Order: sequence, then C-alpha cells, then structure tokens
Amino acid sequence: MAVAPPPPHAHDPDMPSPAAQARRVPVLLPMPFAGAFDYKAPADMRLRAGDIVSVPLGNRRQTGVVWDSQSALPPDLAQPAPNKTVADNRLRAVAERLDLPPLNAELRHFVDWVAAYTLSPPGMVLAMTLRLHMKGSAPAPATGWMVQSPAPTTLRMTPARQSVLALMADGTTRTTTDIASAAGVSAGVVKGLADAGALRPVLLEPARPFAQPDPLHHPPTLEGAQEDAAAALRQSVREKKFSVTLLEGVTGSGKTEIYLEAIAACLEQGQQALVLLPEIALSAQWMERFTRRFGVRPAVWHSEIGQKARRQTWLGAADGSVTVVVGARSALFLPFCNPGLIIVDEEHESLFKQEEGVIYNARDMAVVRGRLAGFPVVVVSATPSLETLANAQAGRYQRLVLPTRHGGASLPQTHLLDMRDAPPERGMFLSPKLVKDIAATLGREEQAMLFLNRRGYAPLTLCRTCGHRMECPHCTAWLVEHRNRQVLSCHYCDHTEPMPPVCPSCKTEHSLTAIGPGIERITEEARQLFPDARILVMSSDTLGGPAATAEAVAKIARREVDLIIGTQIVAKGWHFPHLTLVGIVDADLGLGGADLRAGERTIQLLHQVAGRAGRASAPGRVVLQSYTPEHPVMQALLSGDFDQFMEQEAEQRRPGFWPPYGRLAALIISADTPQAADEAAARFGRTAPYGEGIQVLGPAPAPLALLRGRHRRRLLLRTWRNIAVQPILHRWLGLVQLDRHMRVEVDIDPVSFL
DNA sequence: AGCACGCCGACT
DNA sequence: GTCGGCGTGCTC
Repeated sequence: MAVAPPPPHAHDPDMPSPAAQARRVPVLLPMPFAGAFDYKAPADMRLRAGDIVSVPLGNRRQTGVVWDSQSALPPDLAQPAPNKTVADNRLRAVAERLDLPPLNAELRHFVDWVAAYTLSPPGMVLAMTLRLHMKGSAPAPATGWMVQSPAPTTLRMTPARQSVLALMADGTTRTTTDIASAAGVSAGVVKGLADAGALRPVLLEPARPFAQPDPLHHPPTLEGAQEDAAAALRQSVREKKFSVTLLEGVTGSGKTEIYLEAIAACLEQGQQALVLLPEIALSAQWMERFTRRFGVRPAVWHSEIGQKARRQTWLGAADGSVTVVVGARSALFLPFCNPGLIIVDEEHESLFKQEEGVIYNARDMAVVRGRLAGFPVVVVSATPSLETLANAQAGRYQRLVLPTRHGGASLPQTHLLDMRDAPPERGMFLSPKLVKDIAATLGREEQAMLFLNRRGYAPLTLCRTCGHRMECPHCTAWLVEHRNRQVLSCHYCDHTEPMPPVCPSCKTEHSLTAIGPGIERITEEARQLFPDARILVMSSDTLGGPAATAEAVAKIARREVDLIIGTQIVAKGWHFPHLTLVGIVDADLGLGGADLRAGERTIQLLHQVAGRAGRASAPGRVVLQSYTPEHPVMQALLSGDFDQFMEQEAEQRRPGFWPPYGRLAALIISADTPQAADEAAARFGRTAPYGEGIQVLGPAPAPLALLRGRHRRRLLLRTWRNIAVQPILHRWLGLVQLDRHMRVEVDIDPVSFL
C-alpha cells in the first residue's frame, strides 16, 4: 500500500504530560447522530484527524473516523451545534487505530458539506464513504523466496533440492508455487530448504489487482469540433483547478471518446479520474470503449459489486493504485487520494438523485467535490438539464457543443402520428400507420423497436360491472397486472397479489378488465401482428441483471432479433447498428401530473430513445404516437430544436422563481394515520417561514398520499436564488414538535414531486 | 442504526 | 408461571 500509516509514538510530545489529562478526540460514527462523539485517546495511541478507528459504543464495537474539532463550513451551511459536551470522566477510550489509509481533509470537508447541505446527519454521509466491510484484515502479502548465500554448510543435498537451487541461482525472487512448478518439485521441498536456511523469505509487493490504464494505448483520431472539444477538456484538466464544463452533443456525436481524452490528460499528470454513470447496466458497451482507448478495464463501483472488489477498489482509490473508477452515484464518496477529474455522463438523468436516506444529487455534489478539492468536473449530455443550461448561460459552466453525428450517420427523421386521426383498432394500441411502417422495416430485414415506458400488462384493472379499481392497499396507486406472472403488483412498494378470479367488490366473474397498455400487452399485440418476427423484450422484468442485459444487446447487434420491445432500459446509451425504426407507443405518457419537470423529462427520455435509431449508415426514423401532437414537447421533438424548447421552459420558470431561478426544498411529512399526518402538516403550515423572497406552498397531500402504508403530506419551500434554504429549514424544524410516529424528510433541490 | 430495557399475550 | 412481541430511549 502506498500510503504508510503514521509511525506509532509511545508519547506524543505535543501533549501536556499529566497522565490524568484525557486527550479528547472527536470520532464520527457511520450512524444518524447529530455529530461526532468524543473519545479519549490512549496515551500510547497517536491519533490524527482522518484516522479510521474502532471505538466502543454501548456494548459493541464500531468503526469510525477521527474527525475535525472544528468544521470549515460556510456560515450558510453551519449546523446548529448540539453542544452538550460529555464530561471527561464519561469518555471511553478509542480501542484501536485500524491499519487503513486515513480519510484526507478534503474528503472530510466534503462529507461535512454534503451533510450540511442536505440536512443529513454527518454520520450518514460518512456511512456512504465507509461502506465497506472493514472487519476483514488486509490481504496478507505474498511471501517470496531468494537463495541464501552463502548456503548453510550443513545442507543435505537431494536431487529435488538440487533442481530448486539451480533454478534459484539467478537470484530472482519467486513464490513457493512458482518454484515448485518451475523446478518440478513439491512445495514441501521449498519449505524444507527454507527451514534449512537455504532460502530466505522476501516480502513481495502486494499484488496490484488493478492494471493501469495507459493514456497512450490507442489515442483516437479526432477532427474539427471533436478535436477542439477534446483540446478544451484536456486544457481544463491541465489547469488543475476547479471548473465545470458542459459537453453537449447528440447521440452518436462522439461525446464518450472526447471525454476519454480528458481522462487521458488526467492520467498523464498522475491523477485519478472518476466517471459517474446513471446506471451501471450500460457499462458493458461503455467498458469496451474504455478498454479500446486505454488497454485495460477501469475499476468499477456500484451497489452490487462483491465484497472483495469493493474493498480492493476502496483501498486502491485511497492509496492511488486505482486511477480510473467508473461507477454509479455512490462512487462519488470514494476516498480518492489524488483526484484530478470527475465526469458526470448523462447529467440530466434523475437517477443521479438519491431519494432515500441521505437525499442528494450526485451530479451537483460532484461539482461540489470538485470545487472543494480544486479539480475540474465535466458534465455530459445530449439533452442537458435546465439547471445545467442555466449555469452555462450564466457563465458558471463552460459549454462545448458538438454539432453533428460522427461518421456520416444522420439524425433520425421524426414523424408525429396523431392518434385522433389514425386510432388503433379497439383494444389495440398500435396505430395502423405504425404497424405498416414496422412491417415495411422488417420486410427490408432491418430492425424496429417499440418503446413504452411502462412495465407489466396493463396499468389499471377495472371491474366492468361495478367500476371497482384494483388499488394497492399500502399506496395511492393502481396495481399493475403482470400477466405472465399472473399477479397484480404495486410499482411503488413490494405488494403483490394473485390475480383475483372474481371482482373483490361485487363478486362478478370474468368482469375484471385490463385498461391501458403495458409492455407485455404491446408484446402480445406485436406477436399477433408480426407472427414471424423474432421479438426481444427488454425491461427490468425480463432482463435479470447486467449480464442478461449485455447478452440481449449483443443479440440485437448480431441481428438475431427483428423487433425490440422495451421500457426505459432501451433508452440507455446502447449502440444498435441495424435499428432503423423506433416507434414510441405513448409519447404523451409522463406529461400528465403537475410535475415541474414533466416536459423536460419527457423530451430527454424520448430524444434518448429516438437516438437509438439509425446510427450506422442506414438512416433512422422515429414515429411518435400522440394524442396531443400540438404539445410543445411533441413539436420540439418534431423540429429537433431543443434549445428553443428549453428556453421556453426557462421562461416559464423564471417569473415564479422556480429552479434554476430560485431554490426549492420539499418537506415530506408522514405518519401512520391520515389524521396524524394532517396534524403534523398543519403544525409546519402554522410555523412556516416568511419574508421577502421566501414562500411556502402547502401543506397538501402528496400525489402518493399513501406510500408503503404511510400517509404523506408535502410542503414546498421556495426562495430566491441568493437565499440559502438550510438556515431557514433549521429554524423551521426547530419550531415544530413532532410526536413519535410522525416523520419529516427534507429533500433539498427535489427532482421527484411524488 | 443497533441493542437493551420494559410491559402485555399464548405456550411449556 | 415463562418466552417473546416490538414501543421507546440511549449510545461519547
């Protein structure tokens, strides 16, 4: 390991000598306490901020980190200190300093900052950075052997020993197994020679599980705008200071190849790079591109990697042996010792927003980490979020735009299909026009895709006799029929029930009817319409995990599939070279509801899906089925003028100080009865902050008024951009007494309004 | 977050 | 009479 633990000292010369004087050290524990706990440091233990320690807590042991005595947070974010200091005589002693690299000051500051910004207990943020099982000891370093010269005089010689010594005569260090196989002897012979003193043990460098990406392995040939963008990114990396750059370009414009050049520059100057992706599922193809460029695979980090890889990657990030990590949002909290760059790919993706526990946006916190540690951040998208565009417009972010598709491929042609003019047959969901298009495409032996962002067979099951709707008992949501599993299932909690044989309300038989399409129903329809087509369904239900997803993508690339039917998952950055037609079954889906970002999200998703079509030489076509073709989102998809659409969105948000022209924080109040929820919400309503530039909307029942059995109410705090919401929220939360079983969650910069 | 302490139902 | 349900409260 490159980072040596600080040398142990029997006595710390800086400390006053009286032994009675306890040295007090704050230790932050990965738990939801308001702050660090104080411990006393044993006299023979040298402890510094950042050291990872084991401490007693109640009757068990806990791993924690020696924290800083005073925080360096700006006043806006300073937490109201719960300053009830524990008396010296109640302090317990730190049990052990673990043999792990300490967390550096930048990371500690970042943890404090994120905690303060999100109003989370700092320990919970620390938990995200410490999330590795530290019980296991470091892998034992392999022992090697060298010949001892002069050889011991009393050594008995045998033919086996002779061949080992002959092999080792070159002075090379070898491991036991190496020697045994190379000399054709058993390991016992090596052991015997060692015991006799003819071989001397040598500690081998711990094996480095991570091959080093080579920035010179296979540099791309870039031209024009691509080369300019790559040069600009390389330059910002070389400046080694904080900056944010938006890299914007349509699907197929070579964004990935360009930001890989920023990584190359980062590697050339000996620094580490982190790539955040919204979903690790898309990494199979991404990995190939990385490997082609740098010769080896990068280290990977996401919630499902195994214990061993987790530990190795964590330690590798801390000691510098890992130079590039690609990961999901949680990778942002890795203890990089020398970070030089963060890339946030698909920055508009709402998956960067963690909605549980510490509620944070990894894209925004990546920018914060870059700012606190002084390195550049690059955010990448074909359809940047309004927040990012506003930052670019205000000059806070640099903006690089790639105008065209790479390699002569043209953007797909978009057609709007007005479903009022060309309705599908009764009980069907594909317009005859789209069906004809698909048939023609398949006839040319090209691939087609149907996209519908809805899992299952039908989103609503209704009794034709009494009108009863099948609803989740724990959530304000309809149960979704999954016909191939023969169940009704809630998409917001884990409730699942068998499909009832009769209506539970009026007991009528054969009266329950599926209303609306899900992807299973579209598949059924497609099988009827195209009986000879080889159909592949891509959804999280049909694809077990990353491996199955990668296999599906490979099958498509090998042309073993004619028609792809998919949900969200097909919108990821897959490259489908033979796909020429994309049909969007329900382009209006997602525009309902009072969501601030409904339009923005829909256009981003649909554009992403459309981008799957026509990536090779054959031109692509996209057909949007819509009942509201006049909607600005449809019109923007038709014209391809996203800038104009986003400007319109911006103009709508500006006057009301909606983000990004103001700040937003949501309070989600929940309780186990509707009355308790109303009562708690009313208390917040009565004590709501007010003032110029401060407004509170609500309380109101949340759209998901019942979620997982809890009754929910929402309040929204909206302020001018120059007003920090955290101090206001601290004061507000302090004014409200909450009974047991009432809970409040604070969501800073909410993305979801459910 | 764990884990113990602490008061009310169905079992040896 | 006990084992055990999880409600509430504490951990430097």
